[in-house]
Order: sequence, then structure tokens, then C-alpha cells
Amino acid sequence: MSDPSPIRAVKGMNDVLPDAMPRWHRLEAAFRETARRYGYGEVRTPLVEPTPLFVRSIGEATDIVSKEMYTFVDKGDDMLTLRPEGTASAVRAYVEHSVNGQEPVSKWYYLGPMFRRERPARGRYRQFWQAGLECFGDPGPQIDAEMIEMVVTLLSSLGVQDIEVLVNSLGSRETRGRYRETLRAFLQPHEARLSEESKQRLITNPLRILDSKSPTDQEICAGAPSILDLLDEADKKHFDELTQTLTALGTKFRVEPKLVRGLDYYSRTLFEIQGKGGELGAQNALCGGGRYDGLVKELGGPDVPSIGFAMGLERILLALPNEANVRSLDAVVVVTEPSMNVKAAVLLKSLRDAGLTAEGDLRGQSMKSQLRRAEKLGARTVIILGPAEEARGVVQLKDMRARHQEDVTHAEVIAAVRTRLAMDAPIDGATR
RNA sequence: GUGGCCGUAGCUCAGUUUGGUAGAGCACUGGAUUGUGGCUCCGGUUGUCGCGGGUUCGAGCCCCGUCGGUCACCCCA
Repeated sequence: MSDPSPIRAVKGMNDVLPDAMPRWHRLEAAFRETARRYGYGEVRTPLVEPTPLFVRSIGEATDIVSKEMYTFVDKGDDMLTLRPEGTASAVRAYVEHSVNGQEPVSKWYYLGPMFRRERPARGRYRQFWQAGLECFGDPGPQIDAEMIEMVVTLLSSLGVQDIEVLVNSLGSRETRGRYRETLRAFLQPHEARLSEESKQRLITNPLRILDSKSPTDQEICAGAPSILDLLDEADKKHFDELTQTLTALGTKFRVEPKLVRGLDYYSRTLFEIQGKGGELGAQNALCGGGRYDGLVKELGGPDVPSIGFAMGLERILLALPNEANVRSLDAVVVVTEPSMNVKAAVLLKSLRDAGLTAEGDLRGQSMKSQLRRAEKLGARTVIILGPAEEARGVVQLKDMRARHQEDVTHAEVIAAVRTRLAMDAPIDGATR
């Protein structure tokens, strides 16, 4: 191999290096813990699925299916697709394992990468991480409210500020069909003034015109009929109870009749949480979800009502307050000369065997350099090995905070380090 | 996918106007302190100036292309 030109990561797909990982871990742990507290268990499904799964569930005409999927032909002629979202796979697994026959209500969560071939931008990537929930078997509306409330609780516990919860109801599929025609009839007279994109949408999907960002489109839509006025009695009751429950739970929200979202399978409850911090730019949808009562049946399963949501982890991370990335080590082993390296390696093993976090730099650097590095790594103590001490059967134990050091015998080193650590421990006694 | 802007050291950036020997701070490292960290001082290492082509005696700078990033649109998490 003589070509030195480096290979780069695929466009829109990113590495996360160890320094950035603590934020990810904190987010993932908070999500898992919250999900567990609300009764959700983790499900893991393949990253690759048969292409028809997404075409049938998300909808042929949607942007995701029509232009954003990574699809390829497997050896032979199977069409496979890298999952662009999580719900379809979860429903497939739910049906495939006949889970409905085992329990009336199933609450699942998932966490993993999704793939969409879009133009990358801040907060939008071709491989991105989503965490999501799916609840099968409960027609709501209390479970709908619970799910929304749970996300809000999660975000606020993470310190995400300035969010807004948008809620809407799409009603039944029939209602949606009727509304589509009503809206089209309303917009038709204004066609000439609509943006080019919206003229197209007037034919393909008039609902999408509602959330166009074109000022003229918005102006026209301001007077458009609301889908909430077309809901039938049952849908209306469902929506009213949802808003009542949210209010009772103390979750702030705004009813937004223009919220439509881009997946075909939604029915009744629809919601989105938007971040308002400047870090997010135009990618301000932190999470979105809704009810998909007909989907399980459409994918060959029983008629089970369901609701789910997903949040984009990269976006949450952008909205998360910055925190100092404090590193800490219990002990760093320093050698005065390379002849001590073997002894240092042995000492490091015994420190780690004792459950302590310990590091040593045995590349032959100067002591100044080794100590500077110990400082930078946040070492609480430094253990110095040198020939002079070795001759006396001791090591130097340095307390980095007190800037003080003393002789300690080999047998006492670990206990001495622990004593230093105990001095920092809170009164209620964090264990180590 | 469409349009705008930006790519100079590991990081943050100056240098581009008027083409003429690639710079600073941070970081890393050696020393001042014959084996001791946070401050200070002195020294040192690191660049295919994103990549390719063109114009020119000469290109980091001008032109074209391309890749990457970013902003808006589109859409979405």
C-alpha cells in the first residue's frame, strides 16, 4: 500500500471520540432510566430490514421513502434498506413474535442509529441516533399524555431549557381524507400565489402546505379550516381527554392544528417537541411522535392501537447545557527513571485490582512532564517510584491537592491512597 | 436535491484587499529547578495553505472543477 491518501468517514456519518462520550452516556443513561421507571423494556431489532416494510408503513409518497432511504440489492434479489426510523421495525417484531397474544399491553423502548440520505447540516446527519418508545395495545388517551409528559420530564431532568410541546389530532384516516379535500378546496383559489413547492404539494399532499415556511404560504394558511373542526365525536373526545390529562399532569403544551408531520401512518394524537435554543438552527424538532392505530394491522398483525415517539440524540446533545468535562483519576504512577518501569507496571496492576482508577506514563518522559500530565488527568494522588526509595523499601506518595508527599511502604500504598480519597468523600459516604 | 458562505499547524485564527521566503496564541516537548505538578522565563517540534487542474517568471491569495463543513430552503430526529 503506497497510496497515503487517507480514507474519510462517509459524508454525514460521524465519529464520536472518547472525550465527547460522557455527554452521550449521560443522555443514554437518563433515557434508559426514565423509560424503565415508566414501565418500558428495551427491544433491539436489526439495522437492516426488507425494503417493503418501510414502504408500506411510512408511505410511498413520503420524502423518507421516495428519496432518503439507503436501499440495496442483497446477493440475489432481496431489496434491503438501512432503517430510516424505528417504529416500523418495532411493529414488525411485535407482529412476528405474536406479542399481542402474550400480554395485552406492551411497552418497548429502543436506542440506536438510523439512516437517511439527506443533505447534512448541523443537527442533521445521514447516520443519526434516535431513542424512542412504542406502546402497543393501549388506545389512550391517558397513555398518550403519559408519553408526552415523560419526554418533557426527561428533557427537563437533563437541563434542556426552552422547549415547546405542540399537540394536534389528525383524527381517523377517514377524517384525514375529508380534511385533505376540504383544505385543497380552500387553497385552490389561492394557487397562483402559493410557492412553487406548495403548488406541487396541492396535488400530492396538501396537508404539508400548512407547515411551509414561506411567508406567503403561511399568510394564506392563516385562514384555512382547522382539522380539529372536522373530527368526529370519538376523535374529539379522545383529543379533549388528552389535553385535559396533560393539564392535570402539569405539562405545558400548545394545540397546533397546523402540525402535520411527514409520516403516513399517524392517526389521532400527534405531537412534537421543539427546542428554541440558538444552537439548533432550523433543526429544532427535538422529538416527534404520535398514535398509529392502524399500522399493526396493516403490517399483517391484529388490530392493536399503538403510540410511539422518537427523539434525535444529536439534537438533544446540542440543546444540552455545556458541562465541564472533569476527568479524575485516583492515582498516577510516576517513575524517576525507566529502570523502574517494570515495578511501575506491577504497582498499576495492584492498584487496579483494588478497584482504583490508575494511570502511568512509562514512555520515558521527564518527571516534569509526567507530573504535568498527572495534573491534567485530575490525579488525586501520585505515586513516585525511584531507586533511592526502592533501596529503603518505600515509595513516595504525593497528595496533589495538599502539595505534600511522604514515604509509604509498598504494603501500605493502597490503603494510603484510599485514605486520601476518603477525605474528599461526601459525609453521606459515596462508596468506592 | 436547490441556492449562499467557509476550508491555512492537533485546536482557535491572522495572512487573501495591491500574487513575491507560511505566521500567532493554545497544546505538546526540553531546560531554568543534577528526581517533583498548577505561576513565570528561555528554547524546540508539528503545515501536501482541503484536493485536482488552469493563468503567471512566480499562486495560501486569481480562475475552473471537486471534496468537506456550514446557513437558508426542502424535510425531519
